[in-house]
Amino acid sequence: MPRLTLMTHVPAGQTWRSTEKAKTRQRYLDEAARLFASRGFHAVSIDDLGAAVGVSGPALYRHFRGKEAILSEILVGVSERLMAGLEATLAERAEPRETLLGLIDFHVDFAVSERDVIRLQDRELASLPEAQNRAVRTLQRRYLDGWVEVLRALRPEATQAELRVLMQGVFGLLNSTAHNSAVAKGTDVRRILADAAAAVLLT
Amino acid sequence: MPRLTLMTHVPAGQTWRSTEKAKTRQRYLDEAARLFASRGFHAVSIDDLGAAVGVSGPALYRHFRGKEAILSEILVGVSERLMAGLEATLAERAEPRETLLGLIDFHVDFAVSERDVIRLQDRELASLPEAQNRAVRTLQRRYLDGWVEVLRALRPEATQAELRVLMQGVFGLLNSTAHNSAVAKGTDVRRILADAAAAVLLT
DNA sequence: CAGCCATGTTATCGAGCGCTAACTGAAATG
DNA sequence: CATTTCAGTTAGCGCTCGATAACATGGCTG
Repeated sequence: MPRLTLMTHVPAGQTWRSTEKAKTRQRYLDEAARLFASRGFHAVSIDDLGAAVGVSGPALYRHFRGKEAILSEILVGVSERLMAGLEATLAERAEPRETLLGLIDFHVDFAVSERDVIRLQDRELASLPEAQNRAVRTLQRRYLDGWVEVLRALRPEATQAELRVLMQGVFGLLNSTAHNSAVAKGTDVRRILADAAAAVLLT
Repeated sequence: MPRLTLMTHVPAGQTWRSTEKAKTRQRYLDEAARLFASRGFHAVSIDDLGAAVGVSGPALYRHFRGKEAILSEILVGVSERLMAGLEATLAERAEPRETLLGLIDFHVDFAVSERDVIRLQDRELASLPEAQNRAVRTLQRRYLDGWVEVLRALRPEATQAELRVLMQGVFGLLNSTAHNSAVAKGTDVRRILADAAAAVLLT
């Protein structure tokens, strides 16, 4: 998209073209998440991606090493942001019950506001090559174990394996919003899911 | 696989070949569920399917109209079996709380013993053509609404939309077992998930 | 402002896919 | 026992895909 006027403000240290490129790159990531989530990774072609972004086909290779690299960046990105949320909540050093409520709020907010990437995280893991697959799984496991560690304080009698199964279940509950396509507006999905998760973990 | 001896007992009204064919067909369905669940529908070729069954490639077309027809049969099949379980439980005409506990037990048994097909049901829905996609979604919705109807008696103040969101969440919880790859043996996954679901629905 | 460089374009390649065609051999049939 | 049926085989067609090559054009740089 060529520039038509010279009125655009260019941030210090960055050229107009570099900011345009960054925008295009981000649009690739957003559109890819949307398309991958609705059709599946293998059912989306690079021509589809280009069309969604507004360029055509192979322009992708000016921004990513390949189609797989986009998926990889999406999945690693969401895992890292979840980890960041976990650590931010843990850093508040509240008591276990409060911490869990904080984690639930954070996760349900994330799941509701970014349904596509949440859905991709477990659905398209197998589409990644071995190396990045392991990286994502490691991050996911660290995230889960962070929750388990908090939960441990409330259920000292449960084994680590039992708590992991329970937490995996709670994630399934919280992430379920990624599956319901249309919900009658006015329905407070966040509250319903957060209350249900709290009922499982805090009773 | 040609017959080597004549000692095989052939059930009345069926030829030896027809029973062999039925067995092969079932192996296709089983192996396809396993492969589709682990790699994704589009990442499994008909040669892969043939190799898993013990025949090669295009032999598939002696049993199914195509690769898609296998996925379709799997997904419609699981939805119908879930519906059958729902109706069997409802037919006992117990009170709401008992009915819900029965539904939870049925569903968690199903999810634990048939992880692959459960996983496929929401992961590969988009891989079906429009017609069968609609058929599966309709069955899934009837299943969900069956639960909702029972739950309604216990929560008369909640709206239909709220109960649907809640139930979708509980299914996410119960189906989460399809995602944990390895669980320390001796861990009673069924009980953990069933208790958690009961905590959500019956408190 | 002249030369460079980056972000696009279109054309094309090689590989793998689902599926069909033509054929084979053993079971089923009467 | 002669004939038909049918679950399997291999060869190959047509198509789509991801990726690359060669080229175009307009912003960036000295």
